[in-house]
Amino acid sequence: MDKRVTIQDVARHAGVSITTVSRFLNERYDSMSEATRGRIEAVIRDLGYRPNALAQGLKGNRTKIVAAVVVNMSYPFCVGFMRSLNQTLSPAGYHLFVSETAGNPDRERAVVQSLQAQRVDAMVLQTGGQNNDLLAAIATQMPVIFVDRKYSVPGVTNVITNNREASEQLTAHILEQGYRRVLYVTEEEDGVHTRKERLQGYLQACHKRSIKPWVITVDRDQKDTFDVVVNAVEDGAKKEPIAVYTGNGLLMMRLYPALVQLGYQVPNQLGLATFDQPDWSGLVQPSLTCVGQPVDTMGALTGEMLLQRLGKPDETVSFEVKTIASNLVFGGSTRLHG
Amino acid sequence: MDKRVTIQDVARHAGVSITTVSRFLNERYDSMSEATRGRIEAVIRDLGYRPNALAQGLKGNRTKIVAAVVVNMSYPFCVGFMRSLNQTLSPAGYHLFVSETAGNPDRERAVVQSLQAQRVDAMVLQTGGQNNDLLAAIATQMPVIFVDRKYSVPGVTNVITNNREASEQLTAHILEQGYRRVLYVTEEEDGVHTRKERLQGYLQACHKRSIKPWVITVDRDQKDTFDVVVNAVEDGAKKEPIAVYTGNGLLMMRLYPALVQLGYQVPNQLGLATFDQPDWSGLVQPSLTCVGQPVDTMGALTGEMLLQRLGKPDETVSFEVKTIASNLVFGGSTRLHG
DNA sequence: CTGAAAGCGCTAACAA
DNA sequence: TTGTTAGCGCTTTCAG
Repeated sequence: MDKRVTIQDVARHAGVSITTVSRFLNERYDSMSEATRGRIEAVIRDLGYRPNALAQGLKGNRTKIVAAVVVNMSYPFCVGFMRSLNQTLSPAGYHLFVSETAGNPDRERAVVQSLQAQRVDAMVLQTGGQNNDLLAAIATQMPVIFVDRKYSVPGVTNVITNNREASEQLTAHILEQGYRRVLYVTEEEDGVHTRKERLQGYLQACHKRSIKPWVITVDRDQKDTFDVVVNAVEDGAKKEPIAVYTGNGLLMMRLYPALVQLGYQVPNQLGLATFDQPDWSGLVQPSLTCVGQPVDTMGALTGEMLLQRLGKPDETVSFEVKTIASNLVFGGSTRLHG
Repeated sequence: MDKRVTIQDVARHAGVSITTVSRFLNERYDSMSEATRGRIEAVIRDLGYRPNALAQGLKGNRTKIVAAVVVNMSYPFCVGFMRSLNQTLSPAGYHLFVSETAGNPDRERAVVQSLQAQRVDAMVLQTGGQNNDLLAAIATQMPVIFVDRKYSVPGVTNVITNNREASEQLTAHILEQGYRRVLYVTEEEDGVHTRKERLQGYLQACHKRSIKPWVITVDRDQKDTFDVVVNAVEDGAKKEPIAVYTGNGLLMMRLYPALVQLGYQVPNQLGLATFDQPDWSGLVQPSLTCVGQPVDTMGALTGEMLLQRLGKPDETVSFEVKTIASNLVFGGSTRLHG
């Protein structure tokens, strides 16, 4: 492994002090002669010198690193969000750390502490809410933003989508099409804000129309819990058109083949809809009614807020919630005629 | 923003020197008394002290950061790979940087140089091959691994899949089913190793069976180039069963709705297959024949190789290629009977 | 216009 | 068993 070029080397080759080189690096060109500037420039190019970000960070107390902590980076929400976040941060010279928690509070805590040790400049988390004490403390040291899931923590800003309203609108849409009942499929709430909100939206829509709610909770790790749904649909759709609405795209992905297998006609006997907008929603026939989350906007907004706060480090944010509306996509899978 | 706790603070509160605290941090417990150890432990816990990774890195010349540079992190290949990579690196205390190049050589160069300045401990790249000079230089300073795309650069290891063989096998499979011709849809080669290899596999399979190759090149940024494919299929499938085989999953995703729209029966009049295994391949009817890339294995292998090399920094690797076999999935979309 | 020197938080000889 | 000291590569007063 080669030795790396340092500011010392540059200074020596250019015949100046390291101070002057440092000035050059920080673009204080007016406090040096043309000749000096040119010489340093040339030496840096020749030597392929790049200032050591560690040393700069240690001195300046910043790293130009922003950390994103998500449950699972393969979830479409996370991928899209991180991309968009990265695209707004990257031009400003920030690097993106990505870590996964798998929804495990202990892992989350360990990850966060490790990021703290790395002296990241800011954190963005899709948290489970079990480490809010720790995160509140961290929020006094750097900008912290929660995305997707909302928790009231002092100093932490939330960037979320209108889960409840969108869910209510989607449910309302389905019912207005004439489906007699809507089966809502969700996962154990477990303190996850989105699950609660989406369920409540569904319940509210049912309530307003005096429709009896019908909810089944599944566990993605237990295949047989999905069978319960399939059996329920098989019975329920016999006598009248019903619809199945899943609380997230992964559930629909798991459920879809089995539901289609039942042989009911979609959308005339069986309506289908899901929260999230899976990339395949337009590929199946008929296309799937769904709720597209504004991940790009959320990522961009998060990035912009961070850049702003990183620009003026001494501003404290007490508590703020940014809600961005989801986008309902009415596909053929809920187009009931008759 | 609060002041952060330093090793100084811990030393003062514990009534010892910072050296002793440092020893504690590095688990050299045998060179201190039980009492001291206990006291330091308590102080660290009380103060919520975490050692500054920047300072440690500056001293030790390592950052515990591995950088992944990909074309687009939303590509299924990248997501899966990065997850798997992260899962093997994370337990060893490594953090993952993620950057995108959008396939732009200049951006790639800028990103790589910036990562170099950040003093990452290793780089994993899905490169376009235009910065191999720079990367060769970097490979003398740290482990560098190319994934997905192969380039011969001294000191750089390649982790790839058997694109050519898999492509040939897939094409052979389709032809053996009895489709008279296979239309191969690809993108401009542009020096991208995978595109070349997959095409060659296709050509070879055709050649062996004396079938005239039929290739159309599309551009994902130009919608009308896809129309060319659709028109060709419309004509071609009139008289005899043909198949369409796309060089990657994104192409099939774009093409699929339009092809289905044509009204030909899949698989009897029109066969469909793609490289990559899109998450929706099992959701459409009939299920899509495809080539699953071993992204998990590739990520894990890459991570393990890195950990090994990071463990013993002075070993030089001349040039190595690890090829991992893809997994062919024969779905209903190419099941031609008759 | 330029440089010397202190120090960011930590590690590792070298002493005691 | 513990402490003193010299840096790692950089930025920033403060003095010329």
